[in-house]
Amino acid sequence: MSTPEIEIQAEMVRLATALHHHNYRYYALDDPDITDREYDDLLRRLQELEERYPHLKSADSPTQRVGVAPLSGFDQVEHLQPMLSLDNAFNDQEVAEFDRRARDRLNWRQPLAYVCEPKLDGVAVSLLYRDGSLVRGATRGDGRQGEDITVNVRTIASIPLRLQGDQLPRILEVRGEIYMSRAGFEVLNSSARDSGEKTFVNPRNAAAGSLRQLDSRITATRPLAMFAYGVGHSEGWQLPGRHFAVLQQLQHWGLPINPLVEVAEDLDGCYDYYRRLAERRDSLDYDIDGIVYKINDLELQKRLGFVARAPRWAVARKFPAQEMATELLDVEFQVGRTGAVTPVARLKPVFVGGVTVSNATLHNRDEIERLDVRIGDRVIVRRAGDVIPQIVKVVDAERPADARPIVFPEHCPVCGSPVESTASETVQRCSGGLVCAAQRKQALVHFASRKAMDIDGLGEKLVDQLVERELVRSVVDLYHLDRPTLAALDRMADKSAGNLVDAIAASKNTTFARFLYALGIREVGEATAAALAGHFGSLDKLSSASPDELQEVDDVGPVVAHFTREFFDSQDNLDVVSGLLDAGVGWPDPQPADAAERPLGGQVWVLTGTLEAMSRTEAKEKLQRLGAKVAGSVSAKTSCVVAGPGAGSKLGKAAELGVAVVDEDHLLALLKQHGLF
DNA sequence: CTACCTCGAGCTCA
DNA sequence: CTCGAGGTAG
Repeated sequence: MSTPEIEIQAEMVRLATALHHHNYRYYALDDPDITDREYDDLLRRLQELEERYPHLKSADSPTQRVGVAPLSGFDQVEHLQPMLSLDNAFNDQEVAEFDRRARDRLNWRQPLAYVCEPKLDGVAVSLLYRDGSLVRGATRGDGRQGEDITVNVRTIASIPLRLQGDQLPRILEVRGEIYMSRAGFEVLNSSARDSGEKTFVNPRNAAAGSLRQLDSRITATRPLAMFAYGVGHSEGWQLPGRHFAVLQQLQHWGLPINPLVEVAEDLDGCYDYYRRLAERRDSLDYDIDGIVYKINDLELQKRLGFVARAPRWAVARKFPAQEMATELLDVEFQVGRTGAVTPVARLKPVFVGGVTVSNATLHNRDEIERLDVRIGDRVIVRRAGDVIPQIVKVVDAERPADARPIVFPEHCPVCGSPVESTASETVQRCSGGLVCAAQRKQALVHFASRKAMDIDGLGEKLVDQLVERELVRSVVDLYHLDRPTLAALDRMADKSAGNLVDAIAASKNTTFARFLYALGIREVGEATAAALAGHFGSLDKLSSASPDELQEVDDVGPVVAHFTREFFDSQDNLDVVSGLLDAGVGWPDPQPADAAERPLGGQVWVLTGTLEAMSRTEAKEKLQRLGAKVAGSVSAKTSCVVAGPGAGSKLGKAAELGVAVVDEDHLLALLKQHGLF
């Protein structure tokens, strides 16, 4: 007779509790009370028991640190509270202005106290703890929705799987930054070099790349760490009155807090902190790109609230952007979708701000004159984080004798049409319009892009070929391409050609807003297109609207009205529009999303294997008409999998996740029921 | 903008 | 194995 399960379970709980505790001592307190060897022994013992008694394994077991079987993709998750970005300040004065605005708004005469902390250059993360257990980790995403990276986050040793202490909040959403230490980065890269694998270019990219692994067992081998810096949504605890006290509380629960965090009693303290940290920056074991100042008093934070995308109670003081000298090898002139001619500097590659810069925009003619830059010059290149690299100035003393002046072209480098400039703008434009191959290419790329007609598989390289071989002149021609024609292109064979033909056909079913955006009317972006489509409802009404009528739409001013009117006044454009409609491009009449019309609303379906009665594309369209989203891979979010003969791994994945699986007959019955078959 | 991960498909060579 | 495309992050 074996040991009663109840005793096994008791031992597993003891082991897990001990491991959580030792983790806490090690990572939160930096004061371990057992050796690494002893820790490993405990972990191994727990792993053995979990293997033998998998049903007794706890959801937040410390053994998950080694990773789990690969995912088929990351699910989207909604943040309990949006993850905002911060306003930037680049010098003391801008910090002072921030402080002034905050105090004016609060009517606050005394100095404000700020929590000062290093701004780590890593990847932002949201950690959700329910009753003390880590139940979810998510990336920032667009701030509202991010990706579910729970299994990867669980492998990060400094992130507690269970919070320590009693009286834990029912819900606690912790915000933090996941990063890779410089030492860890060096070790990782040198072992990658030894085994001939490719190395990462900087610690931030190494951290981001590690988190994007679908196989968390790989993530587990990466030296990642985290510092928590705040709380998003929380329930079931008494929030302290100061931000600094919140951080201390997080630390007591076992979350790692950066040891350099301090409270500054006033602005001078903030400036001082900045200078002290700037001095230590290079000797830290992690990259930072600035300081974050947060008003310490949470009541005041609450009163200040938020602007569109950032809190009014915090600001990021950025370190000066990094600069390096390099050589200007050449200047090329690129022509964009609207004909704008942009000079692009080709530089001798230089490593600055964590990446290799070999191109930089020179914006326009004025910028070239302002810099007085010549080809062959030694130039200073600046790059800060996500900021686009720029040429700051020329090193005059090092100008070579044979430096060549940059001649801004009078004629378009692509089509030879005259380049024109108008009084109202600094940019120069190619006047060729659709005569210009560069403008046509860009128009096609834009038309096919995801937010426009969403033609899967039609990228820049393919567009280049289509235009250069004169297979496509305007977007209308896309709809008359056939499989053999496409299959003759480079890197296209029968399979790809078929997929592209299907994707182009599928794009015919669109929405008015997407169609409008796809046309590429100047100044009409995604949001404006949606506003125009919503307001007018039909192409006829929109195309016949006067500028005044156009301006009745929210956020449409004289400029948008002018360009929209101008677009529909051109016979060439009207021909394109009618050509598209003739080719079968269309959209449903606007009607409120009626629940009865969307029986599969909110559901995610996946097609796998071969369908006999219709093509996959058709099935996809029909399911979408019923309101379902059709995804390419099975995840926990999947509502139903339609499996035809020859279905492969997706079926196994569905079984593993307990997702419903139906056959084609079932799908056909469903479609018949709604008159779609 | 640059870097990274993932996928499907084409190319190449055994 | 390599390429192109699509997607994500800062």
